[in-house]
Amino acid sequence: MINIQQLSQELGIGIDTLRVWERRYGCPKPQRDRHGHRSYTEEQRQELGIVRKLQDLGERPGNIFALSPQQRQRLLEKRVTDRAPADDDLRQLALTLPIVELTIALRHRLSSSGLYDFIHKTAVPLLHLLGYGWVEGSISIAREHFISDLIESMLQAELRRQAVAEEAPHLLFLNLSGERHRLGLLMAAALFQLEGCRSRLIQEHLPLNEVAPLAKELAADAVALSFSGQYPELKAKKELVELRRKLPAQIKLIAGGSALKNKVYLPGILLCSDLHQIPDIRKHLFGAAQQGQKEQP
Amino acid sequence: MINIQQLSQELGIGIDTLRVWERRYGCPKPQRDRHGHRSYTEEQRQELGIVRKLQDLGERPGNIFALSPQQRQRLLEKRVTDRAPADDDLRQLALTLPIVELTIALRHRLSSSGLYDFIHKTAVPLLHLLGYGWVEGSISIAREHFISDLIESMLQAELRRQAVAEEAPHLLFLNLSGERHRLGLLMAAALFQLEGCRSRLIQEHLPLNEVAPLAKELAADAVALSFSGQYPELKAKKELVELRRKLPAQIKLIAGGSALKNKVYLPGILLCSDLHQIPDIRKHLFGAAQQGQKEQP
DNA sequence: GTTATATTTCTGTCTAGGACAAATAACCAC
DNA sequence: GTGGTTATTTGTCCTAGACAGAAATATAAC
Repeated sequence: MINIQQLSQELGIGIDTLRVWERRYGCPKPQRDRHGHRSYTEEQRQELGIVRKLQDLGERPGNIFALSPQQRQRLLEKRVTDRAPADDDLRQLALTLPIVELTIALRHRLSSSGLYDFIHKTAVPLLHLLGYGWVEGSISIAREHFISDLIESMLQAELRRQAVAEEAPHLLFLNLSGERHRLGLLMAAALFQLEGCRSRLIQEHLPLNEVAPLAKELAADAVALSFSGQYPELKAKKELVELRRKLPAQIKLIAGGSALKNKVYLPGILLCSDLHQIPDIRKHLFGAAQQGQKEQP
Repeated sequence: MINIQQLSQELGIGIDTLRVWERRYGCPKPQRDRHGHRSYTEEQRQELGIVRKLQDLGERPGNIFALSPQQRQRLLEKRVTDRAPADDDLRQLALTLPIVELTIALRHRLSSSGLYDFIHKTAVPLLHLLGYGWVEGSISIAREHFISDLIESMLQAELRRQAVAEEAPHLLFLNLSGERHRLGLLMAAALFQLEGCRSRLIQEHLPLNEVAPLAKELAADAVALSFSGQYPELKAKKELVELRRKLPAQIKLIAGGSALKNKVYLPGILLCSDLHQIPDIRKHLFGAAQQGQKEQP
């Protein structure tokens, strides 16, 4: 039994939105407490979690609520298995392995396969499985958060551990999409650093018009922004164009995130719709300079 | 010119609250755009920033809005200088030093004075100066965020760098106060680790009833929670008592944060109202075991 | 004087239902 | 297919009132 505010926070859906959904689709139909305030059950929370995930995958509310809860569940399972080919090993890791062993297994994977493969073959599919995957109902919130926190801290440690050459290009990574989706940016930063750049990541949310002065003061060679799927596409474009205008020409601008899936062309802005493009982007921007970077013992 | 949502996010004040303040105190009196929507100026943003900070320091809205903007500003300056004795060196660091040099200066302080002194003599007063200190109007948001981000990453690196003995007590640090105030918990974690504990920090927001199972699964020896000043005191107490009930007796419970400033006594719960108490708490909980911990090269 | 309990004031968050811009889909011409 | 219009969907804002829970103050008891 939770109130509307808690529900809103846990799901990342606005309070107004929850109320208007109830009005329009009749769907999150909460009980009322003795003061007439909405009171949601754990079951409703889970149901809305599925709705939220379908929405993230591009489905629209009108269509989602036209389905029954069972249909929604099936649809989500289908979408997830379509996108993240079910590696059974990873599946077991995500869903059932005790977290102490899971920690060890992840560290092992990182050290045996290297950062590049770790990101592409472990972190990305694992997070995908987590984000959309506890449809099966068996993962606790604590487990979900613990695992993403773990991956985040592993990546940050790697980012710090790698030494880069003094004269390497200096990239500034910024997150504009609220607090969520920090991991996408972090992975991009790690991959760029692997390509011989110096990545500097700022987690806190910055107003757009403070970005250009900061980049100048830091003498960055490029600024990289990430827009989550939630971010309205047009807004993202406008902001990018404006930032490009404010930024000196010698500072490059890189944009990524699922909000920019359509391969629109914006002058002077490099789109990175897939982490796999990073090596090419790096070459395109800074030429084929020193690729290998030393690692500290 | 920003809308109410942006203002709410940047200040950490709810939309409803902003509207009700306008209704009651007539104070954030925004212009309206052509649709009748509220539109705030940069100046108003700054003014409300001061209000917010006074509130954090314990002042109540009714009293704050009874003052003129100038009086508010003066009051805040007084409160800040009272609390953080103005170290001119640090002041210059926070307010005027170019951030590149600032980074170097901070790293230098850390390596020369050690983690303990760095936290107590640099990080705490610096953050205080930042959090309440850009009253002087001269610090940009970007600078504020950059510096706290920098300190956070330095502390996290230290946390990871320090090796602790296998058999050291295992502490689990959790943040219940939303996304802000991560730094207080991080500093506590670092200080406990310095006292020979193994600190594990989880940044993401967890529902209270998931805490006990997680602590059990991780075989933690203690759980440490932080409640920010915003957190209602009674709620914090209730939640602590409930958590204590759910947690096995052998897992200790430590609570900190400015929400618990009144030294109430709760059975089975250790209050840590000041970072300086940490060495004592550690001794009290786990005896005077191996104090020194090795550092990795 | 201190501690406990009741009363009052203050403050944030909830409610309803309407409005409407921005985002997206559907359509149509080229 | 590509570009531009129209229709629909969807999230966020609006007003203004209600009221619970927190904090401050007053009152009583030791």
